[in-house]
Amino acid sequence: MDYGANSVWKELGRPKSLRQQVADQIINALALGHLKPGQRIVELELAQNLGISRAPIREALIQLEQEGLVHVVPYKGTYVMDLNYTGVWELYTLRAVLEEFAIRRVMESNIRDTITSLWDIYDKMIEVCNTGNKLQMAELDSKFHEIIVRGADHEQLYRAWYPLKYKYMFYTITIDKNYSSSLEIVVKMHEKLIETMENGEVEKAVEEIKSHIIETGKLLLSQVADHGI
Amino acid sequence: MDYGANSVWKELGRPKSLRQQVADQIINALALGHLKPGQRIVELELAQNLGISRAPIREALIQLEQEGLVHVVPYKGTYVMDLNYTGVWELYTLRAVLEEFAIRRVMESNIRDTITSLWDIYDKMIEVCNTGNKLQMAELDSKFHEIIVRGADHEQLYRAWYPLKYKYMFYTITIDKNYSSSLEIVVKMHEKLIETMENGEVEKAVEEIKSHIIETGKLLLSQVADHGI
DNA sequence: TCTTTGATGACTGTCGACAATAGTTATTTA
DNA sequence: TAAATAACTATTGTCGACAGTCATCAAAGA
Repeated sequence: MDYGANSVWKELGRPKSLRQQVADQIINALALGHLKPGQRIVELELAQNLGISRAPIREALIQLEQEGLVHVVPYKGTYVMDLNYTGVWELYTLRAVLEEFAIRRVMESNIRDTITSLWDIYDKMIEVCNTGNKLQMAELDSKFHEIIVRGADHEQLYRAWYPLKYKYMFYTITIDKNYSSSLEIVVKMHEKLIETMENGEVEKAVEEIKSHIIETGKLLLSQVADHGI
Repeated sequence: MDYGANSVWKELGRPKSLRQQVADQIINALALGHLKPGQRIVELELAQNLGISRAPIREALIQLEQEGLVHVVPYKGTYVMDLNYTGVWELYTLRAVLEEFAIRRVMESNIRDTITSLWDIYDKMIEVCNTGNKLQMAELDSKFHEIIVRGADHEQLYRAWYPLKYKYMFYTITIDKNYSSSLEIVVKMHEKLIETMENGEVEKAVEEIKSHIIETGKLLLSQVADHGI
């Protein structure tokens, strides 16, 4: 794989630790599908590609391990996370639980700003929908849900949800070969959800976001059944 | 604070990385209340206390940061997590959500083994209840709930729940001055919950575990109101 | 042929030293 | 005196080197 030699150094004005820059790079490589599930990451190799020493690399990998994005085996090596069918499905069932909680809290309090932000994302989705760029759509979808979770104003919830974001984005990119075929449906689901929220229909909103998440998960996993994970 | 000089070296037969040993030590110190919220952790000091270099210390701290147990500020330092009233309350509301999901899954499938394990913990609780050892009771309580979450057989759920365990144990030890006064009540709640599970009453079990968690949280936070956090 | 043993190479784990940064105190300057 | 600036100190961030561990493969023995 190619991270681009020394690319971490661009725009190095403020003292952002190399560790964080490396972690961001790896997350990016993951989200863009430049790293494959189960693939080994060799510290020295990565360090040389980035033109830095191994210490910040190791620290970045440990950070990512806690987020579940890589798996560090003592004295053996670091591997890109590798979820099986069940593991991917878990991402969606857990998201359904967390986001149900999130949307209840949002609708109890913080609804105005949240809805404004959601419409913003929605507008961008409409644009991207035409281009058919599935990577951009995955990012927007992820942002959409992140807004809801952040809107819940519950730090522990956000911390629990956050790692799921990268994982499901990763698998969306990695697995889904025909995402474009369902872009319109997904956009419609989001539109409907915002409207329900605007109408203040809590229980309906809960059902919609849950079924939206579960449907998305099933859609993704149907690709697996067709093409293998 | 005193971690005991070179104490990480005892029983060093198998190649368990120093990083993990250090992380375990710190977690232990947290759970035992040897570290106070907001307290600074100086790498070199800790390294010298343990008789090792800073590298594994740093890596352990980064690992713990991702679990939310410490807060690493770039170029400034590492601080023991410091939750305010709201933050502690969040631990319990999120736990209620996660453990509701967990218990539903347990009761759908894995109930036999889980209940056996729960009764085991319950028996130990009875014993400890008489001694009034609040640290042991907090550990047993934590184990009790961990069994339920693990019984759900849902790795992503467990990963989301796991960091909460240390946090609420930490604050239980740190905050609660009169835990012993309510030991019996807590034990009774657990007994009732197991019986409900045995009877297969899903919705009742859900309500019980939710109210059990929420009540425990309220109880803890009432101490805060009295004595400050 | 199959297992065991022992070298070899590649990689991870740990270390001590140095560089970079933030906070503090001392010094200059108006 | 008070503000700005310049050392100084404590601590974190990064580096290169070395030690420890694992996997591989060849040689030896059954």
